Amino acid sequence: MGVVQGYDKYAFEPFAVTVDLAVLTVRSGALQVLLVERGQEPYAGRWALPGGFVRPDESAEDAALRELAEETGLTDVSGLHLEQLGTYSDPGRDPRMRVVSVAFAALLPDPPEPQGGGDAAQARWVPYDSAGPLAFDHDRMLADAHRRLGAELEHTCVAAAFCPPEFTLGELQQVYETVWGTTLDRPNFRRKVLATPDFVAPVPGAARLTGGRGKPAALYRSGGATALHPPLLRPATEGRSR
Amino acid sequence: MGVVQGYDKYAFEPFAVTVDLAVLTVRSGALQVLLVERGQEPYAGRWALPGGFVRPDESAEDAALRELAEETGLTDVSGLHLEQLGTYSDPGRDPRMRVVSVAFAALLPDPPEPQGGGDAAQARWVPYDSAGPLAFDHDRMLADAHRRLGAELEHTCVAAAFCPPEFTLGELQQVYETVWGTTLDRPNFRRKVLATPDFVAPVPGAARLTGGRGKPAALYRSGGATALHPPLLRPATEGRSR
DNA sequence: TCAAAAGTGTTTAGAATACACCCATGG
DNA sequence: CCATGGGTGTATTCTAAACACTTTTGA
Repeated sequence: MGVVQGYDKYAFEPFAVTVDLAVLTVRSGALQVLLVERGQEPYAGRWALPGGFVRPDESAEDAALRELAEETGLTDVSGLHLEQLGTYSDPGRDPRMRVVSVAFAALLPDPPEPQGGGDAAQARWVPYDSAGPLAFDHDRMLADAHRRLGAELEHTCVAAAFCPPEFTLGELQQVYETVWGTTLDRPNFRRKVLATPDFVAPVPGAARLTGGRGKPAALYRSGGATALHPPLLRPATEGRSR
Repeated sequence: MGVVQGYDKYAFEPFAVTVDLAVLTVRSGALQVLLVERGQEPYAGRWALPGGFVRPDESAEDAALRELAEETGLTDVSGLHLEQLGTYSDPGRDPRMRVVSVAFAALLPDPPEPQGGGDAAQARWVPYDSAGPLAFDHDRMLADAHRRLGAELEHTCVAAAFCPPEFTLGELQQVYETVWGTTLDRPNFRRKVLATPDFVAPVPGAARLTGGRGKPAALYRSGGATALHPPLLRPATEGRSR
């Protein structure tokens, strides 16, 4: 109910509330995650997701944006995709006290090199597959972020949030292939994307060479659509029903 | 990062952490939600989602299950679908102090009449459309629960969680129609459900009259599948891309 | 015998798939 | 002129949608 009996703020065992961010990007064809190395106990020297305390005057979303700016130097939030993943609240998840953490997933198009600041010894982009084991329950958070992201690619247009402002359809396709770990048929992918209104919008006349070789590819911008209907389903695998 | 500088638990402005539950059910063809009437200020006399404090030794999920049992008398959790919706953390969402609330969506198949207990003046099932305006930011939570639920029906098998242990395909279809606010073609719905492995399992020989009239319908149980692949998409409406 | 609800069949349109093929560019 | 990546066309297969029809029950 959100009811506090009485008004004594200190009547209860205090909870600390933090945010943790699974900041993901696609670089050189690989899914990468932003990690920081912890400088203090517990888990000193272990890698962890960036994050920090929610301040008394800000929401969890505000705190996540602030921490993101602090840890990555990213202050230009245009085109950034930030999304609440879930809240992790196991009583024993921090050995010192009761810490409830709101996890966020963030997607960056063209990430800056991070500088380790604050209580982090260093910060680095790490390939998703070689990340971990991480401090606290951050392995679970990261896995949840990946699973959620993969599902969202199917029925939203977030993939464009992984791409620079102007991108080729090949780059967009690589996002799908990287996150899903599959390959897609290029002609069909192309048709599907172009047939979805406002998924992408062509940049007239513009073209760019991608691999140094080959025909220059037309450039597109994000078209503003968020929903992808009908969805773009990943190829069925054994683990799923049907 | 989840790092506490030092170990003074009282060094920070304390946060209270609560859970709130959007408990939904389908009764007599209408989507209903469990509400409680608040007995105290603020919002005394207003309706709100049930919920309460997370205790020091339990996770938010544990707290949600406990509150659900306390408010509805539901202790048999078999077949219950409980799912974290998100965390609501606006600094001003509770006028007295900083309260961060983890919202859950819960689905009940055949709900008992609730008894108002604890600090609630009374508890009642209320049709979804006539719920609100609610206390705090509970209108938003409820709307988010509805939206999330509608989306989940498309690619999961949660609809069975709305139905009693043995149900007819007509009842299952009514869940979809009620939550989506649409009508579906019965033959096509039937084919789709039966073609999905382990969505439902027939109860051999059993049948039941539904509307007092008509041919008795065969009974099914939930088949254990969680994913629905390919999805069962709701009819496209104007508001969506494509 | 009629209304109501379950269940079956069939036709058609659309979407996804799997290819084969052509185009432009750098080496 | 070949390798590389972009872009187009098309036949096939699968799915979804629409709707006519039969079956079984209570009144």
